[in-house]
Amino acid sequence: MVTIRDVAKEAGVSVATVSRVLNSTGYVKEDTRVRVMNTIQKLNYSPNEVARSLYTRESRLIGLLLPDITNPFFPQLARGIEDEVHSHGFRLILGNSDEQLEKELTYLQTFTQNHVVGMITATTSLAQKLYEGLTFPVVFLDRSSDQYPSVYADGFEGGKLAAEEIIKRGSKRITLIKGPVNVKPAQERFQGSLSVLSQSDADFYVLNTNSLAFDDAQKWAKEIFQKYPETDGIIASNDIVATAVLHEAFRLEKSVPDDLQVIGFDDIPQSRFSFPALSTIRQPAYEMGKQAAGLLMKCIKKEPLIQKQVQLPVTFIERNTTRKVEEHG
Amino acid sequence: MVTIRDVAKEAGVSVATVSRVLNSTGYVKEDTRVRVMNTIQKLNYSPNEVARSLYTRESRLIGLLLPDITNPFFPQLARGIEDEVHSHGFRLILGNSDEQLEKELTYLQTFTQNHVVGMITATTSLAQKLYEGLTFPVVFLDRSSDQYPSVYADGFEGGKLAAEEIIKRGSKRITLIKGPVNVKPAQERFQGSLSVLSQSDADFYVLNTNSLAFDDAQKWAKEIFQKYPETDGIIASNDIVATAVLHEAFRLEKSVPDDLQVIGFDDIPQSRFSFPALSTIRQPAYEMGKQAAGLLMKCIKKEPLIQKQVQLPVTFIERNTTRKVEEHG
DNA sequence: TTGAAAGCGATACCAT
DNA sequence: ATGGTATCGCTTTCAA
Repeated sequence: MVTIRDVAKEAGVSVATVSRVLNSTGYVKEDTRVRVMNTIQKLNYSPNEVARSLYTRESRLIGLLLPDITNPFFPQLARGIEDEVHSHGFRLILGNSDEQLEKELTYLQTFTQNHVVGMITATTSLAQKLYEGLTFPVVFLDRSSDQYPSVYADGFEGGKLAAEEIIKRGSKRITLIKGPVNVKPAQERFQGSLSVLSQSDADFYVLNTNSLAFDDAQKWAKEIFQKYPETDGIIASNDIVATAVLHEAFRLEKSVPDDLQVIGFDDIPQSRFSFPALSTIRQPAYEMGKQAAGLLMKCIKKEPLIQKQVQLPVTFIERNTTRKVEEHG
Repeated sequence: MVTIRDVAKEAGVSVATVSRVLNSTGYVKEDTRVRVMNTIQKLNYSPNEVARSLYTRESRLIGLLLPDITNPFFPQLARGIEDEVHSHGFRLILGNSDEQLEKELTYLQTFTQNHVVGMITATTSLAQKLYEGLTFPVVFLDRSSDQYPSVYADGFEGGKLAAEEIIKRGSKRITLIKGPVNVKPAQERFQGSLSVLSQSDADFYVLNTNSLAFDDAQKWAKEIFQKYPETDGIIASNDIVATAVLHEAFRLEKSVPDDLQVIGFDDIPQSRFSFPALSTIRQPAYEMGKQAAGLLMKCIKKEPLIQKQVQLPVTFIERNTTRKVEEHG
């Protein structure tokens, strides 16, 4: 491995000088600068980040803590983050927490031990305290926080939107799937939908669930059509659940969207591939990731944050599980 | 930040002793060991990985280079890798290469500069040379290599399997989608299918394509049904392409699987959610990730590799885009 | 404008 | 069994 010493010797200068040209700090005469640059090239030298990090107490690494990269919502987030931080010269250490406190702790320690300059977490830790002792900035993603900078979509508004759209398109007997009580974004959507439904003249039925997994959702779906067979509109907790509902509807030979409308939440990539293509409330996942990374960049550079909380708008994505709205009544 | 010095002072020993108890090396009297452990607890000390890494020239980080985490095949791989390396105390630096040489280089440099102990790459770099100068072990994933340890699924066998199954289930006029020539796994599958088809009595038509993206695949699908409307079986390059084919088939009101059978490749998670649920050739992505990580662990620990090349079996996943096989002929 | 040298926080060798 | 100290490769005063 070629070190700064080798470069210094070869170029006939001191290591201090090489360091100066590397970091563009202090005074360096132009021709020595050029000479050093040339030997760097010649020796194919690239500075040892670890040594740098030891002295400066900062690496160029950023911690990213996700519940589970395998959940189709998160790769989008991760990619948005990566693109943003990469353009600033930072790299990611990735961890899956599975929403388990223990794993979360493991990664906080890893991040600290490796001198990360900051971290982004999309884990809905119950223990915000964990983050208090940290020596680097933290940005929360996909969840709000008063204390920390955070980026999240407007779940309440999204829930409202789903209810409004399904009503506008003619559903009269609506099923609202509540989603797990401990998943905050799901509850916000639920509350949003509920607020609209309760003020509408539609009948509605609330189904309490405790998971967002496909297999569980298939059971909920069966339950819905048994208990409330006349339902003509279902607002699902997310796109996975919505897809499960669609499957069951097909099995029962319900006609979607004519007899039954379905709206999901998230707009994960595969939702456009479902059949019929799923109408849903879109969270701009990639953009959320980018913005979170952007906030973190500002924290790291100690630039003032114009707003600590960034709430991104959700949008109704009209596909084929909802009917076309009737123009002119 | 509390350092090894603080612990040493507080415990009334030297840093050398603290280091010994940390690493369980050399002799330490039991009671001083206990005393040191206690002060470590008391001061909530955790060793600085960066300093450790500088001296030992090894971190506990592993580089993971993926084409694009946003592609639904890769999160599974990544998760398998993470689970395996995490259990050995290692963490991941994640990079997306987008199959671009420049980004790949960027990450190789990052990995080197950060003293990773090894890396896994699923990028189909044209330049194997890039990896020659590296000071740490490399494992190739989702691609084979003579030189380097590698883990991949048996693409040729998978291709054969797809063709055999679709023929066994009664397709007589088969369309084989070739997939991009520069994507090696896709070509292996293609060759596998081709070898079976060419020896069968089925008619077949080969469609040359240059992408695996959904939007492009929709165009190929249209083309297929125009050029070869009587086709009653389609072997797609992967599940995304298969899904696009399904969509087009629906649009044309073809009955799947009665009039048209479709087989995909990969078994990405959402394939069971398509309608009809997609029959496909499964690559065990999570397992591939785990095995690749396992190989890397062995390289790192300098254990001998029993086999450098691990080829994992593919399996036919029978869902609803293929007909049931007729028993007793 | 440049260089010498003191750290950064660990590990491990060599004494004792 | 324990301690002193050189060392890893870099950054940054302080002097010259």
